[in-house]
Amino acid sequence: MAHGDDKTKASGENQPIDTRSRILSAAFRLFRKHGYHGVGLNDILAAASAPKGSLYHHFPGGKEEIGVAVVAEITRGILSLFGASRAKKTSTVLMHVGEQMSATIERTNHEICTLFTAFLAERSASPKLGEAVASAYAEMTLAIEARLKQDGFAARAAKERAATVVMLLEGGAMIAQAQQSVAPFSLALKHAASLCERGD
Amino acid sequence: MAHGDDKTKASGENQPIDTRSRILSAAFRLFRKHGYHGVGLNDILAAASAPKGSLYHHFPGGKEEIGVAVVAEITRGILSLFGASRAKKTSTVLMHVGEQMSATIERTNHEICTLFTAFLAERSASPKLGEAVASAYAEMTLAIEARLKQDGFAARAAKERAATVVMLLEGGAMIAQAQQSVAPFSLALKHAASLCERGD
DNA sequence: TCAAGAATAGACCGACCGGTCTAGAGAATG
DNA sequence: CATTCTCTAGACCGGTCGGTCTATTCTTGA
Repeated sequence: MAHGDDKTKASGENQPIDTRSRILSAAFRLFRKHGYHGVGLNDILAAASAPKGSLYHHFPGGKEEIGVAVVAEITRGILSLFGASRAKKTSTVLMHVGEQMSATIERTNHEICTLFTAFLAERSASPKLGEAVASAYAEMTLAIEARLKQDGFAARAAKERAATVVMLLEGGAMIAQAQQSVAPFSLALKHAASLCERGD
Repeated sequence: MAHGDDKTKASGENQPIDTRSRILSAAFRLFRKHGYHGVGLNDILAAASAPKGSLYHHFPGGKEEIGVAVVAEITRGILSLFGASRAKKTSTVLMHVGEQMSATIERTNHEICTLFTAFLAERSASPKLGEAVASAYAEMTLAIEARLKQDGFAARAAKERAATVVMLLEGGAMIAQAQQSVAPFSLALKHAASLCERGD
């Protein structure tokens, strides 16, 4: 800790991205595609063009810590989408978030939402991972719930509808991946958005 | 093929279950809990009290064939639930199916629906598994869709609602597993059942 | 009783797993 | 320049993976 904590990006922050970030985004891509156990550290390292030493330097907790970090980053991204544009109606924001997800689904050849669910399966072997996913779901639900209350929904209705929306999105992404088509996700999204309208 | 095909259960079909069945149900339990990669052949073998030779005798295709067989069996079970009692309304049958699933979710300490989704993640490495899950979803959706049409829904509405129901159930089971509670699944089930009522 | 196939049994294999460890390159401090 | 610390680099490890292979036992029909 000789120098400050803005460190690493000291000399040139344009192209040669931080090794840590490279590892993280490589892990994200691979986990999304093959699940947790389906990806080896060597796969991540190869994709990130980094040696094993760097990995354990940046993530002393190893694979598990990488997984948790990936979940945290995804969650942060989604929450920021929901946090922005407070003025608009929730259903509008939801459609916007959904379109982003749809685009990702198509761009990644319908391989996207295995990540959370795959991590959930690790809960018994690696509690931290499972809990990271569980709290990610919880945070997202709470964010939607808060918006719905703000839109005028009663407390109970807001809670239930928020939960249903998350389930629909999750289930929709799953079926979309199975059918190799965004259509199911779009359907789920439409239904979810209508749930966020007053008077159903 | 010297003797007929009812074979194996020849001498006593009460307690000492067929080795193949033992392997299958052990695999089911373990896959459900730990996902596909999370379970080793040795785990399955130990749980089934069977040697490796038996496994490759009954499942020459190895782990992948076991996975496909498990998916097929689950699908068969669910479809038979939907097939039975054609007289009743779809929403009634759905509630019944859902209650069975709820019971399983509670009995297994909220570890149930990772199976399909975990297998889906194997699609790139093992297409057969992914396709088995994909067609399982498709079959279930078709079964519900057929019932809804029979209940008087228009073709398009039946198709969309059936798809939404499957998504809700899948998403609900996922969140239930994450929150370690059946409540989310029950909520999804309620919502799904109401989707199967005429006039929403 | 005996031959033949089904089924069981488990030693064994190379590949790969996640993780550890030592060594060196590079930048910042005195 | 020497020191110190961050970060990179990759050889290496024991363990486990899915899968193969060679017996041996059980069952069955002639």
